[in-house]
Amino acid sequence: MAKKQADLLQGTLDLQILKTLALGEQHGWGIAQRIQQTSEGVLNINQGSLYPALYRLEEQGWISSSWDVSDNNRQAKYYKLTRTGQKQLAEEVANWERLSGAIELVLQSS
Amino acid sequence: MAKKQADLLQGTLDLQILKTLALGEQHGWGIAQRIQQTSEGVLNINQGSLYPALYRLEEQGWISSSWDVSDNNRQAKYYKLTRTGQKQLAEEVANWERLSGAIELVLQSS
DNA sequence: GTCTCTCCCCTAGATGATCTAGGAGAGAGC
DNA sequence: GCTCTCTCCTAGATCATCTAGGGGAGAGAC
Repeated sequence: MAKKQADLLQGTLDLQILKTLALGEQHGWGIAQRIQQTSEGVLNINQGSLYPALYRLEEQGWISSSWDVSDNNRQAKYYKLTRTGQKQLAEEVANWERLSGAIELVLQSS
Repeated sequence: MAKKQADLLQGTLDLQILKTLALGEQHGWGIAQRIQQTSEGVLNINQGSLYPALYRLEEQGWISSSWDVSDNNRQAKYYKLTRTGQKQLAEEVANWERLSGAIELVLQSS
């Protein structure tokens, strides 16, 4: 059985979402699209992962939501980063750098 | 509740173990020590994660084991990378580079 | 005016790696 | 004999993610 994407990088979804929202308000569908684009198609977010994650992040107070109308004239739930969310993002970015750096060290060891 | 290390990089443990064994035979305890050293103390492997992982990797045929005596004169189960394990390692390294690169793209987007 | 397509939301249940929180044997040094 | 460190191991819980759905509502085609 081939590994799934998230089996390898489980735990980075929150980071991706927070970062994406730092660029501006988005609705769930839009977040997934934007991540896919900026990652050049490598990161494909499953809706079954996305919505629970959004819920979780809102619960934590890192993002907040409001209903509005999308560019395509449809009802959409727009999320944006809160103050706390910005701090959280900074923390998660730092953590990512620390850990991915550590993995690189291991991979380069000989 | 602060995030645990592996919550952020779940799925990289196999990679770390395979890479470590690519440098030479090691027993479980030694693998954990070596990873901690090469990662400059950042990566601390929990024994409750390590042994299940070793079992899993052996099941897959990526590593093989044999009992021997350690430097400290104790019985220890030495693991080494198999042929298939080397291929798997190459694959996981490539995958890691692909995904961590994608995350970087997302983090650098604006 | 109805069909289909795309946009957009959501959920229940299963999966599976990892963590918690232990237990245990056996050299070595005192 | 006591304690320390080395070394192995496991059962059960946790929790993010995946699978595999469901549904409503514009918009364009015919």
